Amino acid sequence: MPETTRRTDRLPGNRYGNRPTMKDVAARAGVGLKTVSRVVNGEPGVTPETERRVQEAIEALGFRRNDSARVLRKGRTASIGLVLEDLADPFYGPLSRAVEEVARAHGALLINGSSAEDADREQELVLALCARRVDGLVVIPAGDDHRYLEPEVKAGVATVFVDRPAGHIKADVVVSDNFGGARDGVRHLIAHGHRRIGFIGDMPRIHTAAERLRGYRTAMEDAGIPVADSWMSLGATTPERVRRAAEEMLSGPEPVTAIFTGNNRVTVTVIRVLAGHARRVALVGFDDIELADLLEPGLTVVAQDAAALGRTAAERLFRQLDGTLLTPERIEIPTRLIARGSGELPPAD
Amino acid sequence: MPETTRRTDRLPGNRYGNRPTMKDVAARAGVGLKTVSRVVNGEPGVTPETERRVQEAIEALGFRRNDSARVLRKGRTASIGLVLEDLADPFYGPLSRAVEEVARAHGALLINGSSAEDADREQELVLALCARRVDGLVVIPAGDDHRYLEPEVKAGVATVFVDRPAGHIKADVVVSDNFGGARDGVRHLIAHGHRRIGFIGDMPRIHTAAERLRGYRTAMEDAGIPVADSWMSLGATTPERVRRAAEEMLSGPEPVTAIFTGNNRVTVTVIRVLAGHARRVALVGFDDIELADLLEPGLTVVAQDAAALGRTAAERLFRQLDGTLLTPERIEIPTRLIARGSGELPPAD
DNA sequence: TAGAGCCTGGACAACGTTGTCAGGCCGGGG
DNA sequence: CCCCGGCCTGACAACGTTGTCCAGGCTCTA
Repeated sequence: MPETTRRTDRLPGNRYGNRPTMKDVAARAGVGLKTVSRVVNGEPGVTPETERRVQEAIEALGFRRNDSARVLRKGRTASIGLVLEDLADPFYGPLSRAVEEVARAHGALLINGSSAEDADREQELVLALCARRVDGLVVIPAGDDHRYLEPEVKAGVATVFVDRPAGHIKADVVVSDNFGGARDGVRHLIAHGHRRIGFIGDMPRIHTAAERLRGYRTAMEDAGIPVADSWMSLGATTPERVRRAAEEMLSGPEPVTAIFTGNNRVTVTVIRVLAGHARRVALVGFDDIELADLLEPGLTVVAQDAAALGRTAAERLFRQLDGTLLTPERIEIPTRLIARGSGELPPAD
Repeated sequence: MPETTRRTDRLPGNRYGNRPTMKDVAARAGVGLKTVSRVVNGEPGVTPETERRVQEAIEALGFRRNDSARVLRKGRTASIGLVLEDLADPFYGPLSRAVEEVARAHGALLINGSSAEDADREQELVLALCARRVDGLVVIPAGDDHRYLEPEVKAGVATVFVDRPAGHIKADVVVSDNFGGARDGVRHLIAHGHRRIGFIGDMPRIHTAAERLRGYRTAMEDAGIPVADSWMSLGATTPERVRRAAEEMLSGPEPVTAIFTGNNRVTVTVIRVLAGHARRVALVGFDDIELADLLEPGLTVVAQDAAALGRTAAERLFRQLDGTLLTPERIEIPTRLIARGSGELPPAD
């Protein structure tokens, strides 16, 4: 039986297109299997002459080591998983990139998936990644119960949560200072003379949204300003609802003179509303936006450092893997107020 | 010897944290190994009662199938690789997301990496992905020679290039209609009365940049407008150089009355330059930008459909894997001119 | 009641790699 | 001349899973 048909007659077509293996290389080079392994992995103890023969065979056959098999043997995959909400969201781009850079520095690849803000899909993804035996996970939680991860963590999968805290599980968490950032943003408006300030944000069941709301309330309270219910809109998820909420708080008996927006999607919609509005209304938004400086007026924002979030999380993950790191911690990344004009407009009644 | 120490005394600490295997599950449930496999994979031929016992053992031990081993046995990894230039670039967000959605629909995971526009790094990444035995690759080329991929393609790795064509290799390519889009954009300016139109773009060795330049030249030629050398700036990679290029073509003896920008990074910089410029200059940019409609004037763009690029590429990839698709093809995704004001300004001398 | 056929379960090999270990060869020293 | 030590090399088992194949027990029918 000719060597080339060795495999095709056993299994149907599900092989890796009949790729050459170390065995094939060994046969061609006339050496033992282990010698090929040594050459491929740069291990010492191979004569230059032997090495040359092996290299030639590798070249000729187009051999490439099968890392699946390697992983099976060695126990480490040199890959980490990243589960986020939506790869297409501009906030997550720099974050992924930062995680990737750190992974690369540690010789690891990045596998990622979008949960689409759906808890079940998050779990499905995370477990699929665990089945691949990723060495670690960076998760931006969609759900609020992560007990399903317990066996994995116990089994040694390094885990770090980013952007939002995890639910019912002890693990590293890296978040922005949502509370402080929002408070500072609202204080900024108060400092510029505003008292009737509106807040439009996401559903409070999302941790970041709740924290930002708390920042708003605290700033108002500290300034001794009672907050009218009509000034707050929570759960503004669609542009349509944001638009309606903004228009409501801009009309009515006690119209707001300034608005604080809880995330960049909301901010964008509110900018559109204000663009078609006669009275000048001050605006500060959570999250920076590209071209914010080119708007008229420039958009004042509370900027998060997405790259720092990702970098910090990934670094902690690899420290867990090193064994350098033991006790789970909560790390807060500071935000930065960037004044560009829209937040410095005086109240216009 | 107690069962729990079974492995630790053999190998040092490089195991998967001593995870339970099917063998462990089988032992605990008092059944055979293959029976566990059957339950885990939902294969028929297991009594409900046996299945229950197995499920219980799985639950109790926190067992999770090791896909590395599975892959080794089955030959398909159910994962595809995506190599792009920079995850943080807003253009690639929707593209990745689209690829991911298609992968998900086919039950595959997405592994991705950024080449940082570096050919060596691209190759390194691609080969690492091949070593993991991804089923297929979606590559946004950084280099222009992809012969290194030949053994892989021959070995059955489905491959699709996106955004730019591949070099020296036969493979599917999905690109935007860069030529037509740029031509239409410049025609739009001509139609609004401009004759002295500048072009600022990337290095012509990048395929997309060259095509867009060709579109510009063709539109000008078709209109019978001779192009002055000082109207064209190629290789504008840094904001600083873009700024200088723009300022040069706006001053001088024959200043341009309109500018066509070759990509979104250039566009953004030019907007900044024009914002500080007295004379009103028309502008059309290649690539859409978030909030483009909120600028004053609104930014007219030639928009690419990044999601369509990604989706189309991924779909072809899976058709390759199905065996439905055989001959490599070049697919062009149309662009769309979106007029928002900046491109409709009349020439102001 | 015996035989045929079906259903369930398990033993075993194989996937491609790496760690362990032992054997062969060579040169130098006793 | 023999023995020892060091250096290369290769045989073999193991990683955890799945496909193949066979055995045993059951039911159903003649």
